[in-house]
Amino acid sequence: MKKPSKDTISRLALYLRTLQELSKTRTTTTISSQDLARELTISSDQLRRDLWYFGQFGRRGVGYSIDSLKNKLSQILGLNKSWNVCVCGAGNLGSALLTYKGFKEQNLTIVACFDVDPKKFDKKKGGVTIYPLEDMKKIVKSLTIEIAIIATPVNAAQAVMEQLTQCGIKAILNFAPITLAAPAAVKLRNVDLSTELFNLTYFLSQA
Amino acid sequence: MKKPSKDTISRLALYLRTLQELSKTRTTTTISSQDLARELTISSDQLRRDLWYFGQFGRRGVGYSIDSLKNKLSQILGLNKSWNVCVCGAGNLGSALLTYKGFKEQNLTIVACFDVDPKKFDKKKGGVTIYPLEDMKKIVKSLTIEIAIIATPVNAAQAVMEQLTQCGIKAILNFAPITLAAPAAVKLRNVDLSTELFNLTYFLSQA
DNA sequence: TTGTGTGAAACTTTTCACAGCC
DNA sequence: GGCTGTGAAAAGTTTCACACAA
Repeated sequence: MKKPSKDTISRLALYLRTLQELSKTRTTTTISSQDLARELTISSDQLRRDLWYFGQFGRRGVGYSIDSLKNKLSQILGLNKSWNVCVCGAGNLGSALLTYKGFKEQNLTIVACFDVDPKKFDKKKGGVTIYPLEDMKKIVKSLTIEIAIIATPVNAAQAVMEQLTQCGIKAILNFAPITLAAPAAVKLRNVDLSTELFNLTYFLSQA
Repeated sequence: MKKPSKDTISRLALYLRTLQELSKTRTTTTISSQDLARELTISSDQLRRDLWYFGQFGRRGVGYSIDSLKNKLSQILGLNKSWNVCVCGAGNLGSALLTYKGFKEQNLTIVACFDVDPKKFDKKKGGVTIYPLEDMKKIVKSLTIEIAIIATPVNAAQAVMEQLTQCGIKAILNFAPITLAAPAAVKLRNVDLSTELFNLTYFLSQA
């Protein structure tokens, strides 16, 4: 069996989100690949191919059971267990993440925030305590944190990333607009707001 | 000549960001595709191929002039002119975006914010005035806004998107975790924080 | 008849490899 | 010798199309 691409995994996450949304309003308990794909403006072929990497979840002539597909996708994405997340950087973006709804219902819980500013220590934002960076190792261990979000200024990001990996963190979501050098064993994903906007300015100047 | 993929455009944005960073510290005025690619942990082949779609910018045996490549990339991405951006939704995420540094130096300026909450009207955040949604058409026209960011709750996002397109907005960056239905002439990009994290939980459960 | 699962074809993107200029 | 620009090969992804199960 071949292994799925990064894009396939991103789409699985979208399928799950859409199913969760649909199951609130839908009366039927099943859905066809075509109906689900239409919600996402992709082809039903692609949806079926994405699922194909992981097994057979539907019934010919019928479609997919919404509940069972939701469960299966959750399991594939590792969401059948809960994950503790920390945020590094309690600035505007970091603070917004601390109060962001919609993580918790996905089995993702932000349990700690780290910052360098002593004025913020032991304060809470969105119910999450802000700790000094020095306490990272201790807190990561005691709260069993496995995922980190970097929301620091650019100049601090690389050092924070190294500190995180020394604490044994294997998965990092980076919002700082800089290319970080991470060990191969660490999964690093980047979200760069300027870069996202550049795709739009490119499009606008073409048209 | 063939046309570049979406991924190529995203990488061009990264090349530009990296060159801007490098030009602060570098003493040489030129850089080879290999040196620049190493910064981004991609292959030099890919970098050269990405540029190939747009012309010939380097000199054999020498490399690329950092300044001239920066200029050329800016031009390709449409950043040789400045763009006015609005943010819809003055919640935590929206507010963080209003104060986000690093747009301005890229010729992107957030010039307005829209919200439904009358308590916020006419207040300023990060130097940006918050207007009622009803004033969108007027403000978009008078401030010549061409790009919008949606940072509203899920249930408001589709309506706001429609209002934006009615105002003539052709490029939208959406942070609400929902698949929006946009007219074909509108370029819509999505940033979904949960989905980004799901890629990480998938990776962690594989390992 | 409906709609999945999946080989095979078509298309896209990346990598290879090298001619040609500095 | 160093490094770009670019055809051609390789690898990867999407779409087609249809056998087969409900």
